[in-house]
Amino acid sequence: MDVDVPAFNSAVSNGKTVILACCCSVSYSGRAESFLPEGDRILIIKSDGTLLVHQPHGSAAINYMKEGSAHRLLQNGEKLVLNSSNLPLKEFLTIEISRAYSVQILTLADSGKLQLSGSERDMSDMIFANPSLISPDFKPLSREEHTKYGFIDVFGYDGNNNLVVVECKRYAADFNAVDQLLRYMKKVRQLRGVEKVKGVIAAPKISANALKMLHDNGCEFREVNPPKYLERYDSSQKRLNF
Amino acid sequence: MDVDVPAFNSAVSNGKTVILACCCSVSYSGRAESFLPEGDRILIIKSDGTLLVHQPHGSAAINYMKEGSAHRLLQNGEKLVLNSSNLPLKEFLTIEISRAYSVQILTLADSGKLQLSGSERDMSDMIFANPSLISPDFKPLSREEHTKYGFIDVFGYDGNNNLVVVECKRYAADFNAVDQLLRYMKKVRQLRGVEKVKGVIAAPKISANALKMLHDNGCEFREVNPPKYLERYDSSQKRLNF
DNA sequence: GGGGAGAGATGCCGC
DNA sequence: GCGGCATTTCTCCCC
Repeated sequence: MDVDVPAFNSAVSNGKTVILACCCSVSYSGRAESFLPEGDRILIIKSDGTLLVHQPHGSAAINYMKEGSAHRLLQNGEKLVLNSSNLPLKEFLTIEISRAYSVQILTLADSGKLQLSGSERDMSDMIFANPSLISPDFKPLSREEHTKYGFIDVFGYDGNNNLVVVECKRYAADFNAVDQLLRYMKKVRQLRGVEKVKGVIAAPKISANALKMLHDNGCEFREVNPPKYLERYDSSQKRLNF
Repeated sequence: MDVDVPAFNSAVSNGKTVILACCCSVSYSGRAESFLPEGDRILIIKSDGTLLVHQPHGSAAINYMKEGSAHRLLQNGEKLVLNSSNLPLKEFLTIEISRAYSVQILTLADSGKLQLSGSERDMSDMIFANPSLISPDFKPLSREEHTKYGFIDVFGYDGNNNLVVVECKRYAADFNAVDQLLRYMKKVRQLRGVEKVKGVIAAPKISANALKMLHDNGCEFREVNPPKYLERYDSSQKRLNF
């Protein structure tokens, strides 16, 4: 099919959403560089200047340009060429289009915000409200501490007034999670001038290697699953437990 | 506009790519749970069963289902409902469509593989070939060591036969990068039974806090940029330097 | 705008 | 499949 080049550029300039299915190759230069040989793809240009190149498989875009990019479609002999640039980010992308399959120009309005349940923040809230998930004598002081101590998920005392640092992970805890916990513990020891600080990782599971590293450093693991409020509601048909 | 429901389902079943622009709300339940209120979105169902929900802004899909998911469109009174499920992953998604703007059914063929330059792997290759980027006396032994020593980017000796561990980052090095380096150094000390192991982070830049942590642990920073082969070629119009 | 960290991260590779 | 880790990560939040 033929593409109406002026109409395409006008739509992009006027903040419409444009979807183009085509056979194309893609060159990118910016933070890195890449070349994608010819094949069938879906191109999406959004009203905020985002460009996405999707192959007919996979979840992630194979090429893209970020919000605020400028785009211009040109006729170049037999082929169409879409040039995209983001000058502040020094990123450039060129798409050589050998065949166009379909074009859609849309005016879309959407101010919807995603409501999400089951995040790491929800886990730390749950632990703060139910400290026995960590230990019978755990007394939480704060959660999501974004101050001098770093980004500690839950922070408190045990029954002997020892400081306790809790790091939550909504998925399997790995080396990185243990590193984070140890780093926060070290900072707390330095800033509070105390020797004994307890460390706990709260997560649904932990890899065997990470668990060994955790125990080698005198820390503990507690199996905790991220709360799913909607699921609780659906399964019980009652009000939420917390 | 009206959607031909049987044709839609038939296209999805037969591995075609389907693009639907519509006003809809989205409910998800699986690894977490979410609800997205009504608004204009683009839905893409790919031949591998991937489903993407894109708002008219932003790079990332706001909701999605992974490869291998099953999809079925139903007429429910005035509304259309798209149910998606991935039984192995126990994930479920429901889209309530109040208005459809456009439908595209496409047969796409694409086997193109992305060629990328400027990755962390390219950095470690470059350092292996140009060890003076780390220091005049650096003698690299191996790169991308995926064995008992861990995933060390570049590993070698200095002029005094001290072991040297190099961790590369293609972007700004942060706390996480320093944690990784220290973890690898510790493992090398344990496994080789030596005390003195040098640590170097090679990256374009490093945050001030991470640099302090690096120096506090007796390690060093080397400013190294990821190689961009295409850019070199373009700017010099000669063959590559390495 | 940079720093720091989560994400329903995704994708890749190795075991 | 899991583990470990990079990513043109993206996104959010706070300074």
